[in-house]
Amino acid sequence: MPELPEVETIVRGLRKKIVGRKIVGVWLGWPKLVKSHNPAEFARILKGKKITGVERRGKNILMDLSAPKGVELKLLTHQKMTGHFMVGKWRLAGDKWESLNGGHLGHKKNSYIRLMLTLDDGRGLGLSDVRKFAKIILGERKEIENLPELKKLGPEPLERGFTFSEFEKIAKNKKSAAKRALLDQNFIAGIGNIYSDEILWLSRIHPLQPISSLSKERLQKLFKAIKWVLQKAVRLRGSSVSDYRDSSGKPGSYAKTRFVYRKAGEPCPRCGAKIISMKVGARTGHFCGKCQKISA
DNA sequence: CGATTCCCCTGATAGC
DNA sequence: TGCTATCAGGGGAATC
Repeated sequence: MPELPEVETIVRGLRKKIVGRKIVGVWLGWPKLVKSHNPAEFARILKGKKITGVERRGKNILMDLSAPKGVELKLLTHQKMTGHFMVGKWRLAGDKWESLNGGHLGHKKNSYIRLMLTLDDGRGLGLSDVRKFAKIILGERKEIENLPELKKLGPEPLERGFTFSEFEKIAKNKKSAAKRALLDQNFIAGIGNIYSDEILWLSRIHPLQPISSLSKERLQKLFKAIKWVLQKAVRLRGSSVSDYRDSSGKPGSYAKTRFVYRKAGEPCPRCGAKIISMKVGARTGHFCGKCQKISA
């Protein structure tokens, strides 16, 4: 499940591999993936365009496209749960793409490639997505930048401009419980279920603790934990708890040293008490019942 | 306004 | 063995 660190890792990989490349072919195996155009239009527009940049905003990937005399376009991708881009050499075998360099998750054939953009260097940019939750929107630069899914996003937690005073301001006005707030993309962008559990454990905050009730001192701890956990995860190239892989097919290593995520029943790395799992809204949260207590 | 539920999907796993 | 039920989960929309 790509969150900020996984998306950042993919974006950095893509920047090296595909910026400057021209799209020469478009194969769309799951038409519903593209929300903005029908498959024929989508392919017609993309063909011949040059990829001039790749950026991340929250968990979204934005690719800049330009044609010799055309308007500048942007391609927005949200990978949701199981989506990830893979760059490599590919061969179409029937209706399945076969990787010619390494395969994917132990299989040579990747049955889950939903989109393949073939590039002018003979490689291909594939989007693999088991559960078909990913989405793509293509449009003019301004149009994409003004989409509510980007406009409404909260601050980028790893940016220098995201300071404690800004965090304090938004946290004081936030009514919801800590776990819910961290998962809210319009509160802070990029945090998902893995890192919200990890951040709360590190700052010793109970998932249901109302965030606005935290003292300045505890809010500072939380703020530091957000930066620390996300930075560490970016350094370790993300978490591969299930099927996340980077754009070269390599797993991330954060999961090996994680504290609590999906560790119900195991001892807390800090105090040894059993880690508990609990539903928080529609998500499963994991935390230590002993060192993450709700306070008044 | 916030909280909850449904929906989109498929693979893994548990239960029979 | 093989079937079915359940769950996982990002996030937007509809609903309470």
